[in-house]
Amino acid sequence: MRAPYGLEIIESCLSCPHREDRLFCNLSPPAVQKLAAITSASSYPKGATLFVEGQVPRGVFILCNGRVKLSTTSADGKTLIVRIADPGEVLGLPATVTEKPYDLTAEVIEPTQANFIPRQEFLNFLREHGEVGLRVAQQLGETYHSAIAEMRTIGLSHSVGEKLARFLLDLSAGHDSGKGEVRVTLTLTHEEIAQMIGASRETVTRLFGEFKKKQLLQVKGSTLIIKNKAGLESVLNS
Amino acid sequence: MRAPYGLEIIESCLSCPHREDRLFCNLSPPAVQKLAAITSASSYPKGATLFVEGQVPRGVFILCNGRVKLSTTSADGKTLIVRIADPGEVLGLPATVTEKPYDLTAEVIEPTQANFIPRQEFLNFLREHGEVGLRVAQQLGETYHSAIAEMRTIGLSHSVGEKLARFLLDLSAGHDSGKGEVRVTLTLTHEEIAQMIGASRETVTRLFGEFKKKQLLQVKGSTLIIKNKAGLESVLNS
DNA sequence: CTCTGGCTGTGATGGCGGTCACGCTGCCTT
DNA sequence: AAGGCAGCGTGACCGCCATCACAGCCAGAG
Repeated sequence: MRAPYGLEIIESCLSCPHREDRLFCNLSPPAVQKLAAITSASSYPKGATLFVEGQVPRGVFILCNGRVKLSTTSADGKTLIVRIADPGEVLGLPATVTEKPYDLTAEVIEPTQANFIPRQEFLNFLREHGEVGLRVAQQLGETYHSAIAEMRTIGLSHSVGEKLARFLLDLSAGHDSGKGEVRVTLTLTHEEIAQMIGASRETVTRLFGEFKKKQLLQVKGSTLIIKNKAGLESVLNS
Repeated sequence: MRAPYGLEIIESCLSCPHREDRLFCNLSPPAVQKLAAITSASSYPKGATLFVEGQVPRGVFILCNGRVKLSTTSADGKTLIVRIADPGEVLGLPATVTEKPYDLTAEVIEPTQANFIPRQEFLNFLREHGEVGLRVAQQLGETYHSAIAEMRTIGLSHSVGEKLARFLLDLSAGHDSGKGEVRVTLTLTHEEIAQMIGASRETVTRLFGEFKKKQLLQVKGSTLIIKNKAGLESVLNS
């Protein structure tokens, strides 16, 4: 079976590569079965929105592959990107458990397959399977943690150069190959990066130029190569 | 019994005015009993710290009265206040459930009494009483929500005037008497307000002067009176 | 192929607000 | 009372960066 948008559909959660490390690992067999019964998979093209800020929560989405942009927009049209969600993450959890409107908008930026669980079914499942509550709480804790991290880069770094450097370093954390160079694929536009760090598009462009000139990094297509990590880090303490 | 710091100690959680509306309401009697067994109450003077950013989590604190400042500080000494916690709130929950270091520092700014539950006991309690998991998740959802709200004021409003206006309006939300005037007690210094909205102390002082001159608000001791709410709101769309 | 629209690069300009510097008040300590 | 200290008020300066404006560039659509 061919999936639309040129991606292979993951047929079952049992074969999902993220099954192990995420929300619903190590459940009892009956729980898994119940979960499967209330879960439905769908594919979304680039540009699709899973949910919109202010909507009454319909349920949670579990990302199987692809990437999703989570943002909030002010009355006058300015947008702040809170984070980019990677495969394995659960979206819409805070709104669903509190039964208050989504506080972010989720837009697909890379073709995505996601499992959806409707709100009421999800909450019932939680009530019936107390063991899962703690896992959900942990997931929420992680999400909160990343929100705080984002606040730090936006609120504490004063120069935009600092924010950008911090953003790039955060991005590369984990992908660290150990050697001097770090390679990351960066599918965001300058505009989107600007919206993540609270700056203007032009300033981001200029700073990229500056960093390239200083031999701190290099860009090849959608691949970002950090050539001098220490140098980037020194931008933080200016 | 007289409490230190001139406050009456609340003797039991059963008589706590926040018992109804918070984390552990409507538990089964045995659960309440178990909970009481692992909870210990203490009093803290102004300036005390409940926990510090980066520490291994010791457990959760449930605020009975008083107020606590939650902040994060960067390497170069800049401080960002994430929020001020009011009575009834639970502190240290994200760190405790994820078993990762506290990502904020909690400092008492008004003499406080709080109940403490050690991490391991708390987690065991959660495992034994599945019903509570959902409540914890909801609490975390709320906390996340307020973090997002804070990010909005810091990241989306461009002028500092806008941020301050938004901060004051958020502060007064709920305390709205319905009539033209809104009264709030504001125990924060200009410095602290600056740290909440990501601005400098001097700018906050100047803006307060400006707002007073425009008859938008008035300050009497630690009481803030918003005289023209609509006027303040119009600052948001400049 | 051409055209359109999104993305990137770059210059010029101007203002917001951070920083430094200092004086003032009121409160707590000695 | 005298001193010290934390918080507030205010002036001067000037650098960063948002904004506007426009010019190449590339990809995808027709």
